[in-house]
Amino acid sequence: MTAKRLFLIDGYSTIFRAFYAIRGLSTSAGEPTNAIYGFINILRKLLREEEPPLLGIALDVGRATVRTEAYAEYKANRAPMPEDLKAQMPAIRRAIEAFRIPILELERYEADDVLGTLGKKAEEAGYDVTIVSADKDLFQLVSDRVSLLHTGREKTYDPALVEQDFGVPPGQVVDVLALVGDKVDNVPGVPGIGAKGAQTLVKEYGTVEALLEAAPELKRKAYREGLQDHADKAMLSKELVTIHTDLDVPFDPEALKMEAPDFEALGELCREFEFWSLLKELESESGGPEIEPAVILEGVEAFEEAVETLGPQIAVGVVFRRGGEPVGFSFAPVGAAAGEGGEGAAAAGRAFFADFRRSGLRDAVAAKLRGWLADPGLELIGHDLKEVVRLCPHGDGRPEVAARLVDTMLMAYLVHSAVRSFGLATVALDRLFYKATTPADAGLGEETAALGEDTGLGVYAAEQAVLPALILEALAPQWQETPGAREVYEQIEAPLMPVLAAMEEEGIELDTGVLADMSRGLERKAGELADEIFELAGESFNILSPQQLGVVLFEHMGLPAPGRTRKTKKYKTGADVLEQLARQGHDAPAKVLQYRELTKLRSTYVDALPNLVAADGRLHTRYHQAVAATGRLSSHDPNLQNIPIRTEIGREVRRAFRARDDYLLLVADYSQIELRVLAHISGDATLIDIFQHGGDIHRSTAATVFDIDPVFVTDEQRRASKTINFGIIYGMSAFGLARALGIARGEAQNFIDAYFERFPGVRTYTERTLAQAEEELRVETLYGRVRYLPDIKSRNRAVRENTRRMAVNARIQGTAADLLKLAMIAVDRRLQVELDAARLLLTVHDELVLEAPSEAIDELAALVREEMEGVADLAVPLVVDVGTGPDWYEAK
DNA sequence: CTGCGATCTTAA
DNA sequence: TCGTTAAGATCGCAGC
Repeated sequence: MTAKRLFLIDGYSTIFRAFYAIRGLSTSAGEPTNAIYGFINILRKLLREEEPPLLGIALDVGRATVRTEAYAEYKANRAPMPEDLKAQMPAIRRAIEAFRIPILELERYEADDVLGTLGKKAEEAGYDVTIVSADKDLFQLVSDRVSLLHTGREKTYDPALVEQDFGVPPGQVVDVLALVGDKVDNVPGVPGIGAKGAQTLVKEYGTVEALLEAAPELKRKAYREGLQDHADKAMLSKELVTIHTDLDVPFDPEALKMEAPDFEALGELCREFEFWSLLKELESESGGPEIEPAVILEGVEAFEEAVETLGPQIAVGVVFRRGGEPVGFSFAPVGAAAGEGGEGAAAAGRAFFADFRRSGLRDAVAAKLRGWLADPGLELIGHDLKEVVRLCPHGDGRPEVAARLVDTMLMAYLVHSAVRSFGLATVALDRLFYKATTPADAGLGEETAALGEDTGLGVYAAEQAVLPALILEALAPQWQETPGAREVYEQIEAPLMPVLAAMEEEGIELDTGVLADMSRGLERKAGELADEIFELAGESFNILSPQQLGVVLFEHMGLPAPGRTRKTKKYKTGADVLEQLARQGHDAPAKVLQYRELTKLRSTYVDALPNLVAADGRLHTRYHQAVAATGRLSSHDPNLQNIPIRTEIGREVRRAFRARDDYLLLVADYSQIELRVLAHISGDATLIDIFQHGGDIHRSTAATVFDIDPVFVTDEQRRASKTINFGIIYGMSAFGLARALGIARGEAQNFIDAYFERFPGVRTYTERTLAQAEEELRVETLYGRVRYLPDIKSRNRAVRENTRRMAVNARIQGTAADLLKLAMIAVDRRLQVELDAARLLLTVHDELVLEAPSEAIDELAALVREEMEGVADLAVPLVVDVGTGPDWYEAK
């Protein structure tokens, strides 16, 4: 193997091969990806196995070439590129660019000519050339120093192998091709001469010219006459199939030097086209930025010295141990203060790590952070800054936040592409192609490694601060292009963050005694129910195992089985199924339902909640600001957004959520917020009118749809209207409505038709939303929050329909989420100024829970109502219901 | 023993 | 195929 090697890829031949070699690969949305995937794989294989020092890929520019100039019919009846392949071409070009392979093309010439010319020039310059193609026409280019790599056959052709496979040496390939012709390319050839004959003739006479001269003497009539009558065609054919090797294309080895691929762009492609396994492989190959381990600060003095080196931009991060307790704080200078920066880490300088296990550092960090947060001249850059804010003990009074908070987790969330989680490791991989240290490698696994133990903690700690700074840079272009996301960040998410931090810190009191009593009662009742169920079944089994339950109910007891589950074909035992059976008079399913309710209450709430009570006797749920696709918040550890309310027994759990002594809880919830948002966004005059007049919205809807006076609306009509009102928000179909109401499908359709006739604006809203989604592949809330919906055009109907429902719902649900978040910010602001004793505790999608000293509760009620109702000026009034009481049960 | 998908239930 | 958004418990299986 010589050092001077050049590889030239015949682009279209390789792409076609990839397209036909892999069939049926597509994204979940149904977009074909087989050629993209196959092509990338061929490139990767070539790069891996050959490690070409010089590489170029030749592509055709357009249809008009010197060959069409000479012969208009050339390639005239070649079938157009298959639609499925055509659709993949832009992505394939992107892949080539991502691999940083130079594209070689020249107007008026075909890729073959470019390959031929460069091959020849490189050969003359002393290079060994390998042409990568599956096209037999290129055999003519093979020489001592030019070989042809046939990717499909895994063969490299030298002159001897060409002669063996093609029948003639490379120098005579054009003559054979000229005689045979090519139907696909419309190369006429000589009628009467086929592949075998051409081979024999060329072997004997050498060239087409020599053969034409000798034609009159040929014995075989077909050959003789064919050649005599079609000499012109033979010559033209030879011209057409001869690859030009004398084009004005410079051979510039410098320009063809292979560089490392652009892993970021490749990763983007992999995510876009769902090549997850490829993404994983690339991830392990890509270098990514080098991050130096953090300087471990030995004590407060070192910490203070490190702080001195910082400028106005500081990257920050928290290191947690497995249980969720912070074990340290990382920070690094950013921008000018970072100096030249390390190699590959221009955005941030060397990081420092303050380990809280070293004396004094926990307090020193808290105090310093409090100062930083209050400094309007500072910019703090981090991933999930809420956790940084929470490092300041709120017991000493809430930290004032005047610094600019740049949270890359929220930013990534607001411009989110296909990824669905936004933790630091995921976003770093996604945006930087950096594989972050795992907590386990950092000694933060099951057991936290001892102080000073040699683990990956130094790098891990550095990552917490440095990665956000790098991510910020990587996000910048997309951030600039997404004004809606910027606006939502500035107006909603960033100001909300310290509010949420304070709510998490504050927590809510939990009366574990109430739950302990409940637990005993539930345990007794559940035990009784279990006995009754076993009695009915004539055997005992695990009632909570859907699998066992299915067998007992539908096999042993012979109840009618309504169907099997989708994935595993087990019996369905969901609540709807059991309810149906219970209605038919079966006792066992009814008891199973009760049993499930009681055990669910115990395991998820009554017994679980007390375990999560902190030392202060309160539950501190954590809010996640970057999870829900619509912009809602989510709550976990524990989730306080799904505390039971619908059944009386479940609702009792709420008695355990109590105000402090001498305080009262206040619950304020938006009435029908999503329908009001629908009224506003759709601008439907009738719906707006109903809300402006107040009263029972579902009754009014029914009165409108059935064209009767509200007092005559039956319960049945009201129920149907309520279902359709929510159905609209969730994008329900006639089928779904029919099932929900237990009516015929045609009847449901009539009902929907009547609804849309009375509320034409709602129909227009749906249509416009879908049109926008199809046009832009995204929808926006009233405040510019974006949800991307690339699957809206999926060829898979189920996927497409589901995405359409998401589109219709996301604007409404998302706008409602925006409104509540804005209201939280507004309420919080006023409380700090006017009612410092009151606290925001919980938020549940359309509801806020607060507490205040009993004597201030009326003032709080007025303040909260005012801020929530006045948060936006919509076409309909926003109405807030307020309740107060010593606990959540009483207040709601 | 741990991790993970499937199933089921809770809320708005 | 058929109604959105979440968190979390349990079962039961696969893999260590």
